Amino acid sequence: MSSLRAKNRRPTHPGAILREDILPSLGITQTELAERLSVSRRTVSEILHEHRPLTPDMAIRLSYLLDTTPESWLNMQQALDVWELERKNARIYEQIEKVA
Amino acid sequence: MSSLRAKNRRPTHPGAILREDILPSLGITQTELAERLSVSRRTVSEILHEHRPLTPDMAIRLSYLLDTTPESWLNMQQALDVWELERKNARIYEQIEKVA
DNA sequence: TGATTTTGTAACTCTATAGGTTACAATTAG
DNA sequence: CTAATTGTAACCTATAGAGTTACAAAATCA
Repeated sequence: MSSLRAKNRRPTHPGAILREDILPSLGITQTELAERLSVSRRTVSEILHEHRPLTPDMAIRLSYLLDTTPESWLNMQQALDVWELERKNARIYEQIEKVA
Repeated sequence: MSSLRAKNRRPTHPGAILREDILPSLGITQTELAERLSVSRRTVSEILHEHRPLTPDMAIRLSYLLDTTPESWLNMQQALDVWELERKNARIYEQIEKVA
């Protein structure tokens, strides 16, 4: 499994979808998006630039605004979290031996 | 979506699976599980008792030990996170109006 | 039953990080 | 050109995951 799992491509950050698809189609500014979600402008900006993870709280807020599921956002973030962690701690994880 | 999403049952904590299925079938102690995963005994104990979330790091460790996917663990935790947050911040989220 | 192992959890500490506010320069739009 | 928008630094706070040590309770087993 470990070997199959080792994907090469970094999973897409959910902020990219927000930046490239959602925001343009909504035709609103980041500032307005932040206001509608009741979060700071900075929080939106950092997620759009992939400088911060899209948290469960943000996923739920987006789900209310956009009529999506929180999971659709969180699954993307989760894939990214795993991808990054597996690389960062590869040495440690490799030491764990499978059990019967 | 919000209405359909409002599930009544609290999603199963991944620690319950570990406690009820995995550990018994492995026939090892918590202490030994902790050692094999290279985490503290306390970390294992708190997860088994559902006092702490199963983090991405733990999910990856388990995936190496048990030959599962990290996602299988994380999806359970994610469902729980969303369930709890939606309840805790219901008032706030309800204020967010859907966009066209 | 008596000794040993295992477990649950409190107390304390350390570290990381999400998120807010303010501010300001740079960029973009009207 | 002027106003709006954006990216980000600096600073601050709150929260939480995880380790270590310690100890009593519970379970195991010889």
